[in-house]
Amino acid sequence: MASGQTKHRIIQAAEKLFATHGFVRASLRQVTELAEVNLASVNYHFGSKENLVQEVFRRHLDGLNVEREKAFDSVMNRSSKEAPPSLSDLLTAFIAPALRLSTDPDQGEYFVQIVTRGYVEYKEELREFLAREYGDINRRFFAAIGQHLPHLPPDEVARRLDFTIGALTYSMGDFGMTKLTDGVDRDDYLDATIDSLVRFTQAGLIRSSTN
Amino acid sequence: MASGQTKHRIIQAAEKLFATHGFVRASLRQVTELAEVNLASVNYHFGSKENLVQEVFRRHLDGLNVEREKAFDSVMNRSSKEAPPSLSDLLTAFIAPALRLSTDPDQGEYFVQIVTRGYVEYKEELREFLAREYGDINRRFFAAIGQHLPHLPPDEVARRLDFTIGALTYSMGDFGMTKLTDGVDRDDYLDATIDSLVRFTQAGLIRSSTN
DNA sequence: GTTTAATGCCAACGACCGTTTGAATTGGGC
DNA sequence: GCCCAATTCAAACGGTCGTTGGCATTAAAC
Repeated sequence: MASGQTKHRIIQAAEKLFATHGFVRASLRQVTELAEVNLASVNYHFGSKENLVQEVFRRHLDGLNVEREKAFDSVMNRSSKEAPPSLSDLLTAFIAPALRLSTDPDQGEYFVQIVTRGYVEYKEELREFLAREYGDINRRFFAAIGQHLPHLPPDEVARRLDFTIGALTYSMGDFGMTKLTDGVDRDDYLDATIDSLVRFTQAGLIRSSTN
Repeated sequence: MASGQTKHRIIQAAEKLFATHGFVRASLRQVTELAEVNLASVNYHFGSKENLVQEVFRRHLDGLNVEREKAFDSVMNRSSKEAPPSLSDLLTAFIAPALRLSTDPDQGEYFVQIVTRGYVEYKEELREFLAREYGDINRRFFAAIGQHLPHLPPDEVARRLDFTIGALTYSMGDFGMTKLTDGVDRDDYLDATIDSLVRFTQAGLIRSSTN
Protein backbone atom coordinates (compact mmCIF):
# COMPACT_ATOMS: atom_id res chain seq x y z
CA MET A 1 0.00 0.00 0.00
CA ALA A 2 1.33 3.41 -0.96
CA SER A 3 2.64 5.46 1.91
CA GLY A 4 0.10 7.86 3.35
CA GLN A 5 -2.77 5.65 2.32
CA THR A 6 -2.93 3.93 5.68
CA LYS A 7 -2.70 7.17 7.64
CA HIS A 8 -5.51 8.65 5.61
CA ARG A 9 -7.73 5.61 5.97
CA ILE A 10 -7.24 5.67 9.71
CA ILE A 11 -8.12 9.35 9.99
CA GLN A 12 -11.22 8.92 7.89
CA ALA A 13 -12.46 5.99 9.94
CA ALA A 14 -11.52 7.73 13.19
CA GLU A 15 -13.46 10.84 12.25
CA LYS A 16 -16.57 8.85 11.64
CA LEU A 17 -16.34 6.74 14.78
CA PHE A 18 -15.16 9.53 17.05
CA ALA A 19 -18.09 11.63 15.87
CA THR A 20 -20.70 8.94 16.35
CA HIS A 21 -19.40 7.18 19.45
CA GLY A 22 -17.06 9.68 21.08
CA PHE A 23 -13.33 9.64 21.56
CA VAL A 24 -13.47 7.36 24.55
CA ARG A 25 -16.05 4.85 23.37
CA ALA A 26 -14.61 4.40 19.91
CA SER A 27 -11.80 1.89 20.25
CA LEU A 28 -8.76 1.55 18.04
CA ARG A 29 -9.97 -1.92 17.15
CA GLN A 30 -13.17 -0.45 15.75
CA VAL A 31 -11.26 2.24 13.93
CA THR A 32 -8.75 -0.09 12.33
CA GLU A 33 -11.45 -2.55 11.41
CA LEU A 34 -13.47 0.13 9.64
CA ALA A 35 -10.34 1.47 7.99
CA GLU A 36 -9.34 -2.07 7.02
CA VAL A 37 -5.84 -1.66 8.36
CA ASN A 38 -3.92 -3.44 11.04
CA LEU A 39 -4.50 -2.56 14.67
CA ALA A 40 -0.85 -1.77 15.35
CA SER A 41 -0.64 0.72 12.50
CA VAL A 42 -2.32 3.41 14.59
CA ASN A 43 0.49 3.41 17.09
CA TYR A 44 3.02 3.14 14.29
CA HIS A 45 1.71 6.17 12.40
CA PHE A 46 0.40 8.31 15.24
CA GLY A 47 2.25 7.12 18.29
CA SER A 48 -0.85 6.85 20.44
CA LYS A 49 -4.60 7.12 20.41
CA GLU A 50 -4.32 10.50 22.07
CA ASN A 51 -2.27 11.80 19.16
CA LEU A 52 -4.80 10.45 16.70
CA VAL A 53 -7.58 12.25 18.54
CA GLN A 54 -5.70 15.52 18.46
CA GLU A 55 -4.91 15.18 14.78
CA VAL A 56 -8.55 14.45 13.96
CA PHE A 57 -10.14 17.48 15.51
CA ARG A 58 -7.23 19.81 14.86
CA ARG A 59 -7.76 19.19 11.17
CA HIS A 60 -11.34 20.42 11.37
CA LEU A 61 -10.69 23.39 13.58
CA ASP A 62 -7.84 24.52 11.38
CA GLY A 63 -10.17 24.43 8.40
CA LEU A 64 -12.71 26.62 10.11
CA ASN A 65 -10.06 29.02 11.28
CA VAL A 66 -8.77 29.55 7.75
CA GLU A 67 -12.25 30.22 6.41
CA ARG A 68 -12.95 32.71 9.15
CA GLU A 69 -9.74 34.59 8.53
CA LYS A 70 -10.60 34.79 4.85
CA ALA A 71 -14.11 36.04 5.53
CA PHE A 72 -12.89 38.66 7.99
CA ASP A 73 -10.19 39.95 5.69
CA SER A 74 -12.61 40.06 2.80
CA VAL A 75 -15.06 42.22 4.75
CA MET A 76 -12.36 44.53 6.05
CA ASN A 77 -10.75 44.97 2.64
CA ARG A 78 -14.05 46.01 1.16
CA SER A 79 -14.33 48.78 3.73
CA SER A 80 -12.33 51.84 4.66
CA LYS A 81 -11.91 54.19 7.58
CA GLU A 82 -14.61 56.41 6.21
CA ALA A 83 -16.92 53.49 5.47
CA PRO A 84 -16.37 50.78 8.10
CA PRO A 85 -18.00 47.39 7.54
CA SER A 86 -21.66 47.13 8.45
CA LEU A 87 -22.70 45.03 11.42
CA SER A 88 -24.63 42.81 9.08
CA ASP A 89 -21.56 42.13 6.95
CA LEU A 90 -19.44 41.44 10.01
CA LEU A 91 -21.95 39.01 11.42
CA THR A 92 -22.29 37.25 8.11
CA ALA A 93 -18.52 36.86 7.92
CA PHE A 94 -18.52 35.53 11.46
CA ILE A 95 -21.43 33.16 11.03
CA ALA A 96 -21.39 31.91 7.46
CA PRO A 97 -18.08 29.97 7.45
CA ALA A 98 -19.04 28.03 10.54
CA LEU A 99 -22.50 27.11 9.30
CA ARG A 100 -21.20 26.33 5.83
CA LEU A 101 -18.48 24.05 7.08
CA SER A 102 -20.81 22.30 9.46
CA THR A 103 -23.05 21.30 6.56
CA ASP A 104 -20.44 20.61 3.93
CA PRO A 105 -20.96 16.94 3.07
CA ASP A 106 -17.29 16.48 2.13
CA GLN A 107 -15.41 18.43 4.72
CA GLY A 108 -17.68 18.58 7.67
CA GLU A 109 -20.03 15.66 7.72
CA TYR A 110 -18.82 14.99 11.23
CA PHE A 111 -17.35 18.37 11.99
CA VAL A 112 -19.88 19.56 14.51
CA GLN A 113 -20.01 16.32 16.38
CA ILE A 114 -16.23 16.13 16.47
CA VAL A 115 -15.93 19.60 17.93
CA THR A 116 -18.79 19.05 20.34
CA ARG A 117 -17.32 15.80 21.56
CA GLY A 118 -13.93 17.37 21.84
CA TYR A 119 -15.29 20.29 23.77
CA VAL A 120 -17.04 18.06 26.25
CA GLU A 121 -14.47 15.30 26.58
CA TYR A 122 -11.38 17.50 26.59
CA LYS A 123 -12.87 20.55 28.23
CA GLU A 124 -9.87 22.37 29.63
CA GLU A 125 -7.41 21.30 26.98
CA LEU A 126 -9.66 22.28 24.09
CA ARG A 127 -10.49 25.55 25.76
CA GLU A 128 -6.81 26.44 25.89
CA PHE A 129 -6.34 25.24 22.36
CA LEU A 130 -9.20 27.39 21.10
CA ALA A 131 -7.94 30.44 22.93
CA ARG A 132 -4.48 29.93 21.49
CA GLU A 133 -5.45 29.17 17.91
CA TYR A 134 -8.68 31.12 17.58
CA GLY A 135 -8.11 33.90 20.03
CA ASP A 136 -6.73 36.24 17.43
CA ILE A 137 -9.43 36.09 14.81
CA ASN A 138 -12.15 36.12 17.42
CA ARG A 139 -10.75 39.20 19.09
CA ARG A 140 -10.59 40.98 15.76
CA PHE A 141 -14.19 40.10 15.02
CA PHE A 142 -15.32 41.20 18.44
CA ALA A 143 -13.44 44.48 18.22
CA ALA A 144 -15.03 45.28 14.88
CA ILE A 145 -18.48 44.29 16.06
CA GLY A 146 -18.01 46.21 19.30
CA GLN A 147 -17.55 49.44 17.36
CA HIS A 148 -21.20 49.21 16.47
CA LEU A 149 -22.09 49.23 20.17
CA PRO A 150 -20.10 52.21 21.48
CA HIS A 151 -22.73 53.20 24.02
CA LEU A 152 -22.61 49.88 25.91
CA PRO A 153 -20.43 48.93 28.86
CA PRO A 154 -17.85 46.29 27.97
CA ASP A 155 -19.37 43.51 30.05
CA GLU A 156 -22.73 43.97 28.36
CA VAL A 157 -21.02 43.77 24.97
CA ALA A 158 -19.30 40.59 26.09
CA ARG A 159 -22.59 39.08 27.19
CA ARG A 160 -24.32 39.83 23.93
CA LEU A 161 -21.43 38.37 22.00
CA ASP A 162 -21.76 35.25 24.11
CA PHE A 163 -25.43 35.03 23.17
CA THR A 164 -24.45 35.41 19.54
CA ILE A 165 -21.90 32.62 19.76
CA GLY A 166 -24.42 30.48 21.57
CA ALA A 167 -27.07 30.89 18.91
CA LEU A 168 -24.49 30.07 16.25
CA THR A 169 -23.06 27.07 18.04
CA TYR A 170 -26.46 25.59 18.71
CA SER A 171 -27.51 26.16 15.14
CA MET A 172 -24.47 24.32 13.88
CA GLY A 173 -25.31 21.28 15.89
CA ASP A 174 -29.00 21.40 15.26
CA PHE A 175 -28.66 22.11 11.60
CA GLY A 176 -26.31 19.24 11.03
CA MET A 177 -28.89 17.07 12.67
CA THR A 178 -30.93 18.00 10.46
CA LYS A 179 -34.20 19.76 9.91
CA LEU A 180 -33.77 19.87 6.17
CA THR A 181 -37.08 18.71 4.77
CA ASP A 182 -37.59 16.87 1.52
CA GLY A 183 -37.76 18.94 -1.60
CA VAL A 184 -35.75 21.79 -0.11
CA ASP A 185 -32.35 22.45 -1.59
CA ARG A 186 -29.55 22.11 0.91
CA ASP A 187 -27.80 25.32 -0.09
CA ASP A 188 -31.06 27.24 -0.11
CA TYR A 189 -31.84 26.12 3.39
CA LEU A 190 -28.32 26.92 4.54
CA ASP A 191 -28.51 30.41 3.08
CA ALA A 192 -31.88 30.97 4.70
CA THR A 193 -30.48 29.90 8.06
CA ILE A 194 -27.44 32.13 7.74
CA ASP A 195 -29.61 35.07 6.79
CA SER A 196 -32.03 34.40 9.62
CA LEU A 197 -29.28 34.05 12.18
CA VAL A 198 -27.51 37.22 11.05
CA ARG A 199 -30.73 39.19 11.39
CA PHE A 200 -31.55 37.62 14.73
CA THR A 201 -28.17 38.35 16.30
CA GLN A 202 -28.01 41.79 14.74
CA ALA A 203 -31.33 42.71 16.28
CA GLY A 204 -30.27 41.24 19.59
CA LEU A 205 -26.96 43.05 19.59
CA ILE A 206 -28.11 46.54 18.75
CA ARG A 207 -31.68 46.60 19.94
CA SER A 208 -31.85 44.68 23.15
CA SER A 209 -31.72 47.79 25.32
CA THR A 210 -35.32 48.72 24.54
CA ASN A 211 -38.35 47.27 26.25
CA MET B 1 -24.64 3.08 57.97
CA ALA B 2 -28.21 4.25 57.81
CA SER B 3 -30.12 3.13 54.78
CA GLY B 4 -30.11 5.66 51.99
CA GLN B 5 -26.81 7.08 53.09
CA THR B 6 -24.83 4.91 50.73
CA LYS B 7 -27.10 5.62 47.79
CA HIS B 8 -26.83 9.33 48.41
CA ARG B 9 -23.07 9.24 48.76
CA ILE B 10 -22.78 7.36 45.49
CA ILE B 11 -24.97 9.81 43.62
CA GLN B 12 -23.08 12.77 44.98
CA ALA B 13 -19.73 11.35 44.00
CA ALA B 14 -21.06 10.21 40.65
CA GLU B 15 -22.39 13.67 39.83
CA LYS B 16 -19.04 15.21 40.46
CA LEU B 17 -17.03 12.66 38.53
CA PHE B 18 -19.48 12.31 35.67
CA ALA B 19 -19.46 16.07 35.28
CA THR B 20 -15.71 16.43 35.32
CA HIS B 21 -14.63 13.27 33.51
CA GLY B 22 -17.70 12.14 31.61
CA PHE B 23 -19.92 9.13 31.98
CA VAL B 24 -17.56 6.83 30.16
CA ARG B 25 -14.26 7.94 31.62
CA ALA B 26 -15.43 8.05 35.21
CA SER B 27 -15.26 4.49 36.49
CA LEU B 28 -17.26 2.94 39.28
CA ARG B 29 -14.03 2.41 41.13
CA GLN B 30 -13.37 6.14 41.11
CA VAL B 31 -16.95 6.86 42.14
CA THR B 32 -17.02 4.42 45.01
CA GLU B 33 -13.60 5.52 46.20
CA LEU B 34 -14.68 9.16 46.30
CA ALA B 35 -17.95 8.17 47.98
CA GLU B 36 -16.03 5.97 50.42
CA VAL B 37 -18.30 3.03 49.83
CA ASN B 38 -17.71 -0.44 48.54
CA LEU B 39 -17.42 -1.01 44.82
CA ALA B 40 -20.19 -3.58 44.70
CA SER B 41 -22.68 -1.26 46.35
CA VAL B 42 -23.32 0.51 43.08
CA ASN B 43 -24.64 -2.62 41.48
CA TYR B 44 -26.47 -3.49 44.66
CA HIS B 45 -28.29 -0.18 44.88
CA PHE B 46 -28.63 0.76 41.23
CA GLY B 47 -28.35 -2.50 39.35
CA SER B 48 -25.84 -1.23 36.84
CA LYS B 49 -23.69 1.75 35.93
CA GLU B 50 -26.16 2.60 33.20
CA ASN B 51 -28.92 2.95 35.77
CA LEU B 52 -26.74 5.15 37.93
CA VAL B 53 -26.04 7.40 34.97
CA GLN B 54 -29.73 7.71 34.19
CA GLU B 55 -30.60 8.47 37.80
CA VAL B 56 -27.92 11.14 38.01
CA PHE B 57 -28.97 13.27 35.11
CA ARG B 58 -32.65 12.53 35.42
CA ARG B 59 -32.53 14.10 38.85
CA HIS B 60 -31.24 17.36 37.41
CA LEU B 61 -33.51 17.45 34.44
CA ASP B 62 -36.54 16.72 36.60
CA GLY B 63 -35.62 19.65 38.80
CA LEU B 64 -35.41 22.01 35.89
CA ASN B 65 -38.65 20.70 34.44
CA VAL B 66 -40.55 21.41 37.64
CA GLU B 67 -39.20 24.94 37.85
CA ARG B 68 -40.13 25.61 34.27
CA GLU B 69 -43.65 24.35 34.74
CA LYS B 70 -44.03 26.58 37.75
CA ALA B 71 -42.71 29.62 35.91
CA PHE B 72 -44.96 28.98 32.92
CA ASP B 73 -48.07 28.49 35.01
CA SER B 74 -47.27 31.58 37.03
CA VAL B 75 -47.04 33.72 33.92
CA MET B 76 -50.18 32.28 32.40
CA ASN B 77 -52.19 32.66 35.60
CA ARG B 78 -51.27 36.30 35.81
CA SER B 79 -52.71 36.83 32.33
CA SER B 80 -56.08 36.45 30.69
CA LYS B 81 -57.56 36.08 27.24
CA GLU B 82 -57.90 39.82 26.96
CA ALA B 83 -54.41 40.44 28.31
CA PRO B 84 -52.12 37.60 27.20
CA PRO B 85 -48.65 37.42 28.72
CA SER B 86 -46.05 39.71 27.24
CA LEU B 87 -43.18 38.24 25.23
CA SER B 88 -40.79 39.58 27.81
CA ASP B 89 -42.56 37.74 30.62
CA LEU B 90 -42.70 34.53 28.62
CA LEU B 91 -39.01 34.68 27.82
CA THR B 92 -38.15 35.40 31.41
CA ALA B 93 -40.16 32.40 32.52
CA PHE B 94 -38.41 30.30 29.92
CA ILE B 95 -34.91 31.52 30.63
CA ALA B 96 -34.71 32.31 34.32
CA PRO B 97 -35.23 28.82 35.80
CA ALA B 98 -32.53 27.34 33.60
CA LEU B 99 -29.98 30.02 34.36
CA ARG B 100 -30.85 30.01 38.04
CA LEU B 101 -30.49 26.28 38.37
CA SER B 102 -27.24 26.25 36.44
CA THR B 103 -25.70 28.64 38.95
CA ASP B 104 -27.25 27.32 42.12
CA PRO B 105 -24.24 26.26 44.18
CA ASP B 106 -26.22 23.56 45.96
CA GLN B 107 -28.37 22.04 43.27
CA GLY B 108 -26.55 22.69 40.08
CA GLU B 109 -22.85 22.94 40.64
CA TYR B 110 -22.45 20.26 37.99
CA PHE B 111 -25.82 20.55 36.34
CA VAL B 112 -24.72 22.07 33.08
CA GLN B 113 -21.80 19.74 32.62
CA ILE B 114 -23.97 16.76 33.41
CA VAL B 115 -26.53 17.71 30.81
CA THR B 116 -23.90 18.62 28.26
CA ARG B 117 -22.10 15.35 28.75
CA GLY B 118 -25.34 13.48 28.58
CA TYR B 119 -26.33 15.23 25.43
CA VAL B 120 -23.07 14.39 23.73
CA GLU B 121 -22.52 10.89 25.04
CA TYR B 122 -26.11 9.68 24.83
CA LYS B 123 -27.20 11.72 21.87
CA GLU B 124 -30.17 9.79 20.52
CA GLU B 125 -31.33 8.41 23.84
CA LEU B 126 -31.23 11.78 25.59
CA ARG B 127 -32.95 13.41 22.65
CA GLU B 128 -35.83 10.98 22.99
CA PHE B 129 -35.85 11.42 26.73
CA LEU B 130 -36.00 15.19 26.44
CA ALA B 131 -38.76 15.03 23.88
CA ARG B 132 -40.74 12.69 26.09
CA GLU B 133 -40.26 14.47 29.42
CA TYR B 134 -39.85 18.06 28.28
CA GLY B 135 -41.85 18.04 25.11
CA ASP B 136 -44.99 19.24 26.77
CA ILE B 137 -43.73 22.29 28.61
CA ASN B 138 -41.55 23.30 25.68
CA ARG B 139 -44.44 23.09 23.26
CA ARG B 140 -46.57 25.23 25.53
CA PHE B 141 -43.84 27.84 25.79
CA PHE B 142 -43.32 27.85 22.06
CA ALA B 143 -47.02 28.13 21.33
CA ALA B 144 -47.35 31.12 23.66
CA ILE B 145 -44.23 32.77 22.27
CA GLY B 146 -45.32 32.05 18.71
CA GLN B 147 -48.48 34.08 19.23
CA HIS B 148 -46.26 37.14 19.35
CA LEU B 149 -44.99 36.32 15.86
CA PRO B 150 -48.21 35.75 13.92
CA HIS B 151 -46.85 37.21 10.70
CA LEU B 152 -44.00 34.70 10.38
CA PRO B 153 -43.97 31.34 8.59
CA PRO B 154 -43.69 28.40 11.00
CA ASP B 155 -40.20 27.35 9.95
CA GLU B 156 -38.88 30.84 10.57
CA VAL B 157 -40.44 30.81 14.01
CA ALA B 158 -38.81 27.47 14.67
CA ARG B 159 -35.44 28.80 13.59
CA ARG B 160 -35.64 31.82 15.84
CA LEU B 161 -36.67 29.67 18.76
CA ASP B 162 -33.63 27.51 18.06
CA PHE B 163 -31.44 30.60 18.22
CA THR B 164 -33.07 31.49 21.51
CA ILE B 165 -32.44 28.08 22.96
CA GLY B 166 -28.88 28.20 21.68
CA ALA B 167 -28.14 31.53 23.33
CA LEU B 168 -29.62 30.21 26.57
CA THR B 169 -27.81 26.90 26.47
CA TYR B 170 -24.48 28.51 25.77
CA SER B 171 -25.03 31.05 28.51
CA MET B 172 -25.71 28.32 30.99
CA GLY B 173 -22.44 26.64 30.26
CA ASP B 174 -20.44 29.80 29.99
CA PHE B 175 -21.94 31.38 33.05
CA GLY B 176 -21.30 28.40 35.22
CA MET B 177 -17.71 28.61 34.14
CA THR B 178 -17.66 31.55 35.25
CA LYS B 179 -17.10 35.16 34.33
CA LEU B 180 -18.23 36.39 37.69
CA THR B 181 -15.64 38.95 38.74
CA ASP B 182 -14.60 39.75 42.27
CA GLY B 183 -16.74 42.16 44.18
CA VAL B 184 -19.84 41.40 42.14
CA ASP B 185 -22.67 39.67 43.88
CA ARG B 186 -23.58 36.35 42.37
CA ASP B 187 -27.32 36.98 42.34
CA ASP B 188 -26.86 40.45 40.91
CA TYR B 189 -24.80 39.10 38.06
CA LEU B 190 -27.30 36.33 37.47
CA ASP B 191 -30.19 38.80 37.33
CA ALA B 192 -28.25 41.02 34.95
CA THR B 193 -27.57 38.06 32.68
CA ILE B 194 -31.20 36.95 32.71
CA ASP B 195 -32.32 40.46 31.91
CA SER B 196 -29.79 40.86 29.17
CA LEU B 197 -30.64 37.52 27.59
CA VAL B 198 -34.37 38.20 27.71
CA ARG B 199 -33.87 41.50 25.92
CA PHE B 200 -31.48 40.01 23.41
CA THR B 201 -33.75 37.15 22.42
CA GLN B 202 -36.82 39.34 22.46
CA ALA B 203 -35.20 41.74 20.03
CA GLY B 204 -34.02 38.85 17.88
CA LEU B 205 -37.42 37.20 17.86
CA ILE B 206 -39.58 40.16 16.95
CA ARG B 207 -37.23 42.46 15.12
CA SER B 208 -34.98 40.34 12.99
CA SER B 209 -37.01 40.94 9.84
CA THR B 210 -35.65 44.46 9.42
CA ASN B 211 -32.33 45.34 7.90
C1' DG C 1 20.30 -9.25 -7.15
C1' DT C 2 21.42 -7.70 -2.71
C1' DT C 3 20.91 -4.48 0.97
C1' DT C 4 18.27 -1.64 3.87
C1' DA C 5 14.87 1.05 5.73
C1' DA C 6 9.93 1.54 6.04
C1' DT C 7 5.70 -0.51 6.78
C1' DG C 8 2.43 -4.22 7.80
C1' DC C 9 1.06 -7.95 10.61
C1' DC C 10 0.20 -11.35 14.48
C1' DA C 11 0.21 -12.41 19.09
C1' DA C 12 0.60 -11.19 23.44
C1' DC C 13 1.08 -8.07 27.63
C1' DG C 14 -0.56 -5.63 31.60
C1' DA C 15 -4.14 -2.62 33.07
C1' DC C 16 -8.60 -1.38 33.92
C1' DC C 17 -13.38 -2.07 33.31
C1' DG C 18 -18.41 -3.52 34.99
C1' DT C 19 -20.27 -7.17 37.14
C1' DT C 20 -21.01 -11.24 40.15
C1' DT C 21 -20.37 -14.36 43.97
C1' DG C 22 -20.63 -15.75 48.52
C1' DA C 23 -19.43 -14.86 52.97
C1' DA C 24 -19.27 -11.29 56.83
C1' DT C 25 -21.62 -7.71 59.16
C1' DT C 26 -25.25 -4.89 60.58
C1' DG C 27 -29.48 -3.59 62.91
C1' DG C 28 -34.38 -3.66 63.82
C1' DG C 29 -38.44 -7.01 65.41
C1' DC C 30 -39.56 -10.55 68.53
C1' DG D 1 -30.28 -12.82 73.32
C1' DC D 2 -31.81 -14.57 68.80
C1' DC D 3 -33.45 -14.32 64.13
C1' DC D 4 -33.65 -12.65 59.66
C1' DA D 5 -33.51 -9.51 56.14
C1' DA D 6 -30.79 -5.80 54.43
C1' DT D 7 -26.50 -4.21 53.51
C1' DT D 8 -21.45 -4.26 53.16
C1' DC D 9 -17.32 -6.35 51.90
C1' DA D 10 -13.18 -8.74 49.69
C1' DA D 11 -12.15 -11.29 45.89
C1' DA D 12 -12.47 -12.80 41.62
C1' DC D 13 -14.41 -13.35 36.68
C1' DG D 14 -14.54 -12.51 31.88
C1' DG D 15 -13.90 -9.02 28.68
C1' DT D 16 -12.03 -5.01 26.32
C1' DC D 17 -8.75 -1.66 26.11
C1' DG D 18 -4.18 0.73 24.37
C1' DT D 19 0.20 -0.62 23.60
C1' DT D 20 4.35 -3.31 22.37
C1' DG D 21 7.76 -6.78 20.57
C1' DG D 22 9.22 -9.62 17.02
C1' DC D 23 8.79 -11.28 12.61
C1' DA D 24 7.11 -10.93 7.61
C1' DT D 25 6.59 -8.16 3.68
C1' DT D 26 7.38 -4.45 0.72
C1' DA D 27 9.85 -1.31 -2.21
C1' DA D 28 13.35 1.85 -3.18
C1' DA D 29 18.80 2.41 -3.51
C1' DC D 30 22.81 0.69 -5.04
